[in-house]
Amino acid sequence: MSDIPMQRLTEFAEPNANDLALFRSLFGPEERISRRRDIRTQGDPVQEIFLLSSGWAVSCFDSRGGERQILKLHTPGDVLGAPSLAMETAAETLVAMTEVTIRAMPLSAIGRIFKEAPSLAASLFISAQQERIFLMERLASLGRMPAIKRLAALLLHVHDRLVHIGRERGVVEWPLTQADLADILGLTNVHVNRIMRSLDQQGFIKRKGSTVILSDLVALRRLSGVPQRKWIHGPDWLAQIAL
Amino acid sequence: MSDIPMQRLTEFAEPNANDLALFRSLFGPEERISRRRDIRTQGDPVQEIFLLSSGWAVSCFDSRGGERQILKLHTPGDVLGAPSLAMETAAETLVAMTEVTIRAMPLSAIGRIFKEAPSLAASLFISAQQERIFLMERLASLGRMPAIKRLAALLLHVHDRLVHIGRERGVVEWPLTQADLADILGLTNVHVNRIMRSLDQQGFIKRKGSTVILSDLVALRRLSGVPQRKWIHGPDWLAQIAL
DNA sequence: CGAGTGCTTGATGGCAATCAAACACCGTGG
DNA sequence: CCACGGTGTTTGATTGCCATCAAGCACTCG
Repeated sequence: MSDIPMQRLTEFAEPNANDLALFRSLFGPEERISRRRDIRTQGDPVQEIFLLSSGWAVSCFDSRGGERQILKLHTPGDVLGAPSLAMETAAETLVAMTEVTIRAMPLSAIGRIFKEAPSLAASLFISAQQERIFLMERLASLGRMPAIKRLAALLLHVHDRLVHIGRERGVVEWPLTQADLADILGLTNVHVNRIMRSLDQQGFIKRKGSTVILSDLVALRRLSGVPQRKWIHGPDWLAQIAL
Repeated sequence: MSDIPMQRLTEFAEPNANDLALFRSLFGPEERISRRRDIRTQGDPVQEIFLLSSGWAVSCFDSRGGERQILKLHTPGDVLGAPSLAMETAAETLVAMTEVTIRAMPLSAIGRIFKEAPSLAASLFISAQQERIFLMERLASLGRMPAIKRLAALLLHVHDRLVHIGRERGVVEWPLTQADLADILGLTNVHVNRIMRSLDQQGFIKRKGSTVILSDLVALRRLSGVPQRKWIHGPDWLAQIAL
């Protein structure tokens, strides 16, 4: 049984040992789900949220036409399915983009956290606000940016999240197809291909098989137009809860 | 001193009298801010969140070029500025689009809510998840939808929120210019104009001065591609917190 | 009355979609 | 061993939605 990734929880504050132990105890056993399988489908009853232990997944809306609009790309350590806590049946479909392992946390556990571990609850709350900022960045990206900037912004976002969970800086092992990328960026696979080659030829990135090397992080960040953000850590109002 | 709008808080559960009283007591006095004025500017230190008592406002990112990408349109009862709780300095600029009245809640008050009123805290948490779904809807809209569907989806979203706070069904008093709308939809004012006239001519809406009448809500909703959502109210896991 | 703001309409151009087809890679099976 | 289908990448030709540029119109206000 592998460890439970806690980066999401420790990003904004250092939880005490009791809270950490409680949090760990609330997750179910590790489940393995294979590529392209739904973890949870839009319309399913909301009975739990998920922690992505390994692999990549996405959240998407299914439209009547059968197409899927990808809303968020999830990497290890992410919490999946939380937005649907506001609904009776799931608003989004969660799909494994690689083979993934997940752990489920039942709704009753969330209630316990708010009741028994207010500091933990506040961390989850802040994490939800951070997710809103990520969505806002994607929105600004899709709203006004040309394709090449959208791609740059997405590559950087994923890169930064992977660095945050301890992966090597400047290198991203990229398991998605160009068609997947297109769904995320609101483009076509054909155009993603052209843009990706363009980024490559201009020296922003290099590709070797499924590995993407971000050769010039500074230039790429300037191109993307997205600032590097400084998240809070241990703010007074959160520390005060524990007293 | 006018009343504090509580729709955001009572949408997902009925708070008890104590919690309600606590919540009310944590807001500062009513402040009036005139049209086109910043309520808080990107980069400002995050010292509070705001409750929009009356008027319309937006959240936006300022980009280096000086342009602003609008991320969220806020109507009375909305909480403003919460995403920046994850940051030391505000990620988004809050702008009054009409004359507005707001009340501020300091960060320390949020700490008190998590410590002393876990049910309230959970309601705020669910509200944040709901906001994520709203953002996801906008993202799906900008990603793949043609302009006319984007406009339909936005009109309906705002309409539904206004109905939720007790406004008349089918009629929206619309204080934004077409250029504002364009910023929200990721279009130009010119194109918004054409699309709006097209919606009018096709019988989806009628315009009288600054009033928009949604003459055929069903057809408009079908056009928009966005389902009407059923939000939770009083889920077990939330009720359990109060016990 | 002139300036400012917002709405409307027309002409032109560009970014990305669409359509179409090759090419590379890989596991399978004849 | 190579033929084969399946998946993913690459390239070219054409089309279309929406941006851009430009200008006229309506209304308000000092």
